[in-house]
Amino acid sequence: MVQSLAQGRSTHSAARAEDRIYDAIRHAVLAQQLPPGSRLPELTLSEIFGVSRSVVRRALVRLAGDHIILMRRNQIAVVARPGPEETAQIFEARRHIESEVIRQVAGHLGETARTEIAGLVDAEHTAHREGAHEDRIHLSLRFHERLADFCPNQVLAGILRELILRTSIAVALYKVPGISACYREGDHRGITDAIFAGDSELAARLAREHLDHLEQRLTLAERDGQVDLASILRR
Amino acid sequence: MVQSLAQGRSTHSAARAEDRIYDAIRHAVLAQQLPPGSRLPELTLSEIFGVSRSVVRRALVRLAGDHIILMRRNQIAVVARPGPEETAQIFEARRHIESEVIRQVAGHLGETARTEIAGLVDAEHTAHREGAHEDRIHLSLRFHERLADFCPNQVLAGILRELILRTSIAVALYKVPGISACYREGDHRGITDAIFAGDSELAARLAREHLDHLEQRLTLAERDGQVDLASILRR
DNA sequence: TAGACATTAATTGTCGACACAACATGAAGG
DNA sequence: CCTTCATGTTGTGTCGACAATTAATGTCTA
Repeated sequence: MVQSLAQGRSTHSAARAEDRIYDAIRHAVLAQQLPPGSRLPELTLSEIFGVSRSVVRRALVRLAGDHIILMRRNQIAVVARPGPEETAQIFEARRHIESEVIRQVAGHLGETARTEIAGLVDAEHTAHREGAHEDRIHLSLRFHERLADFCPNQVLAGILRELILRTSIAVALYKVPGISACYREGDHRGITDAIFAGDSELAARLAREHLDHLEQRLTLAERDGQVDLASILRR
Repeated sequence: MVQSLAQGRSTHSAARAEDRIYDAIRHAVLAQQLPPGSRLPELTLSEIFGVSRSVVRRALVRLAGDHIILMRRNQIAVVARPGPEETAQIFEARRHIESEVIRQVAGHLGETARTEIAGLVDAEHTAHREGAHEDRIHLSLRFHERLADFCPNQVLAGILRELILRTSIAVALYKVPGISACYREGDHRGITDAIFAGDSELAARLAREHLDHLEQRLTLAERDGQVDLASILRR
């Protein structure tokens, strides 16, 4: 409930520098622009964002706490690379928590919320038909995150947000190169309909199956890539 | 402060300094020695542990990520003080996750694990009968944490560990002053028996009721206390 | 006495410097 | 050709210093 990140206007905007770094990396990972294993040197980041390493470090420590990056002693931080077993556990945990979140959302949804969710689903569908792969992924993530926002239990919602991120990392790692293999047309629509109809059990079950399907579409082939940090994180 | 002659500290012993601080505060919060609202000034901590503020800061950022402490801009970090609503959400989340963890544990428990768990339950029972309140709390927490350790899904277990901590903070805040009001004699034993018998559904249900009972024993009276950091954290 | 206000102390925010460890490179030897 | 070792480079670990901000203190007035 107390989700407000309301930051006062204090020190110029340096107050937000840490959050800028945190959000930029988070966003880049979500958008699958920073593949698992990507290196994140403190000095490079401090130059990109124009602050000292102290600020970068703080953002990195937070990201490490979220299991988004891995910080090992005396080594460069890297984007997390969950193994097959951990990936399975992440999916299972997300199924268990998201189904409950959706069960709770099924009741508490106002009119404005409904139209927003329905709009997201429509937009995603359109993006898919037009082949806008990037947009579709973004809208899909937005769909799940907004549902979390509307959950009355924001503690559960916070846990779900973290798991959505970790799931994204796993998908980025193990998805088949083919573009939108991990998308099933009516899933989000079906979940939404069940939520609107107030059928919480059906909605929860559909969410479970939705995630099941996504997990089954993954393969376990490994691969890594190098990226240009500045071009991705700069904005 | 007078410890400044420690020139010969090698880097890898200092490496654990951060973990020492993190664990010490974590432990002190769990043991309810650091009441919610306690202030944690960086300089004070750095003097207590004989390191610079950089190391302290890192530990504090991690703790803030775990929702154990609250760090607001330009203000002293304080131990979290969840309000009534957040407390209810924490309990609900924990019920939902711990029941699943216990459901999973019910199958995968080797002989050594069983004896250890049973030993913990017995020791807790003894501590209760002898009025060793501190020991009982410690053993009770140990019981829940060890169950998490034995869960095959360690992602879920990690989430549960965080919720156990947050629950402890809430209990420290809202428990009635009377000593062991939040203890029901046979609860842990019953859960253990169900787990050993392989009855995962029963075990999960008992865990839920166990937490329900604990939550209902809380009152919402507010209070705060000042403590001497050095005497608690020093070891 | 109670409240408003100016002043002082305490605390966090940020930075740059230096020491140490890990990594990359290349030479020497088998 | 491959392995091994020395060496330089890169990057992190920690610290202390200074600036900016908040909290605390004391003073004055009604």
